Amino acid sequence: MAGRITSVEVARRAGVSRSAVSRCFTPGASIADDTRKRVMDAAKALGYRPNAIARSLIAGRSRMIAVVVAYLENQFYPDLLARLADELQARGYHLLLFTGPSDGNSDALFAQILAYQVDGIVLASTSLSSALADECNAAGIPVVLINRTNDRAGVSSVTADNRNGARALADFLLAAGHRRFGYVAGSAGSSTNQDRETAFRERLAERGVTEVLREDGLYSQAGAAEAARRLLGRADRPDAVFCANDHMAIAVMDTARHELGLRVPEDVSIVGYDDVGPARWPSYALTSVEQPVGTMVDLAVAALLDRIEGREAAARIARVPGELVVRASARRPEHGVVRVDGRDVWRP
Amino acid sequence: MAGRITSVEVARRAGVSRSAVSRCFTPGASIADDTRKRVMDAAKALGYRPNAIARSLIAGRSRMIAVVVAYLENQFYPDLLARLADELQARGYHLLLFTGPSDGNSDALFAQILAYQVDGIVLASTSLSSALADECNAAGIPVVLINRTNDRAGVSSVTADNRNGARALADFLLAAGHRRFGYVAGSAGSSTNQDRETAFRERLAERGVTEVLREDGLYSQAGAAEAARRLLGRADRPDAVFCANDHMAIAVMDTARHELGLRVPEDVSIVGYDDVGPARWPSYALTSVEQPVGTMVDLAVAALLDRIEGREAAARIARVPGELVVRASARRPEHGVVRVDGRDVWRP
DNA sequence: ATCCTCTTTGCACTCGTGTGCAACGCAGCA
DNA sequence: TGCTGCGTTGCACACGAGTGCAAAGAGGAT
Repeated sequence: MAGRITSVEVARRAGVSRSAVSRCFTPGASIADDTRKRVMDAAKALGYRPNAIARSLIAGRSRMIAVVVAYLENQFYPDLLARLADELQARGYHLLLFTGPSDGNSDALFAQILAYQVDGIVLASTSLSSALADECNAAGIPVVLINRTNDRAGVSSVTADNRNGARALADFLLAAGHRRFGYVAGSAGSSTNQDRETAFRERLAERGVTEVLREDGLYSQAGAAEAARRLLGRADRPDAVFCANDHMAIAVMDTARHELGLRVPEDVSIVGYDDVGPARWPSYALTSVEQPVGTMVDLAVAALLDRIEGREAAARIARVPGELVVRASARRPEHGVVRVDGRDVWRP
Repeated sequence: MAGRITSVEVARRAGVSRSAVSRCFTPGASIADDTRKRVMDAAKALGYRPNAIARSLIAGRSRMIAVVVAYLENQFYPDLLARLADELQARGYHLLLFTGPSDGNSDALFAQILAYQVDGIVLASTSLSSALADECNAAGIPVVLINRTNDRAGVSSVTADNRNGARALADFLLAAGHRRFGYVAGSAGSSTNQDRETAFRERLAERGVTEVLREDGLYSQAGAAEAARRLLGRADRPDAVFCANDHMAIAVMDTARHELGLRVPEDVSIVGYDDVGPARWPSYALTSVEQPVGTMVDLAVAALLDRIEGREAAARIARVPGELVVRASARRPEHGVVRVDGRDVWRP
């Protein structure tokens, strides 16, 4: 407000037409060097900035990407968000943030996203990923899911290689001599949770262990603490627990130690998934399969921008491998752990 | 793309003019009931959504708020961000996220923010808060700082009542019998850090303690761990350490316990500020002054929207009090701790 | 039946910028 | 000198919606 400067003022001051001003700010447009200089001088003197809103309107592209997240208390998501913002900013895009609706009403959210004419959408693990992804895809806006997949055609996704990660954890725990297993699950609808659980069970079954006790943690710490009480409070409690993510694993460890009086890993081994910051804190020293945030973001952004900018029309499904990082929250097998780049990792 | 539906199509299908369509989506506009119904039916049938970009252009207001954050690994900020997003969404605004530039170049950031014609700006603890705030304010865009203040006129801010919180911590530690104090500082330029440190020292001095050992933690966990090594490694180490925030306090606790072999709180009491999620985890049980995120966000949003929507032109400076929450990371005074709403708090 | 009032509607202009098209100027060449 | 061609420039239209103004219509009072 208060006298915004438009290209008209700049044009007048530089003694050229408004078109010339526009061309100065359009890469690749035809403009003489000295004209450009005159315009740029006038623009600087007046403090002119092209209006991105007007530009979006005419260009039909807003250079904004909608990002929908939930669970921001799980440190994996802030990390993801920070890298996403950096990466998009570096490529000249901007991040419109939406939080997953607590009221489960995706329609209002969808309407807002569409109204802003975003060029693409990143969905990071909200309970309504699938529905939203389908709607947006149907509306012709490129979508990429992070940390979720979706069977529908046309929707890109980037996840960790959850199946192989969970298999590695199974092997790791078996190698340490464990035989009684527990699993603390995330939300049942989450494909990531399903992949991790199924592969973990399958691998154990392949090696002769068919029973795995299961409790729901629902991706929350309160839920995980409850699960830990049920799982570890029983007489025939498991001696190894795989939690669907680190966020829950931390709550499970705290409950085991401070509430149930168990020693970790002497009484029970606990492993997680994600390798988030707190997993590295010495109080937890959580053994966990890393989910490489940087790589995942790079792939997601590439998949999205390749479609937006017309380089590739097809949806892309990426699965990113991660190391099993060995720390002190689980019994350590005698063989198979090697030191790489300052970390102990499982390489059987 | 692919045949976006505009108000023209809706108007044609409903057999009215484009103006009528516009008025249907403008609250308070004059429109007959049955016309509205015909238009709404047509809009629904075609899947029409008003284009927020075009609307912003003509209205001169984008209903977008730029939010600049850094330090997303400190859980306080994800919490803040989540509430901010919810609150803004609920009021019909949208959040354009920017991460503080690592290259210290605020000009590029400033240009991008201005280009998008945001209606307001929230600056949450970036190193360049002051410069950016002044520029935006000069450009006529309402600004509110969270967790920082700025002496300049015209800039609103919301902080905790850092001075009183720090004084309470001083009293609390003195009451527990401590006499040798250490302080792990945040970034020197941060007003929050200055307020906390100054008030802590002043209160101790009032009560006869003039020496406080000081180390820089720079708001990072690596920096705090280094500070802890220097501070607690010396022979005459302090027996009580106040860390400028919880994020650093956690690193200091871990370093003390797992690296230096100290017992907390028997050998050293550690207190922080913010009362973030991890402070409540039993492994830390950090005594800390809460920074009430919900209240702070509410005040910040109110201050911003009151200016944007013209209800109030003046900048507003808010200081929010918070409880000193007593847990197990610091020695507990014999008197003064009471139980309120399921928490132990310091009420001398 | 006439006049007045109030509601509803459409016309036309506006927001700030991108861009196709045609005109212009200048240089090079025959 | 006259023609061709290329690089520059301005005109005018477009993007999609909000809104003041005046005309049209409905309804009531006289």
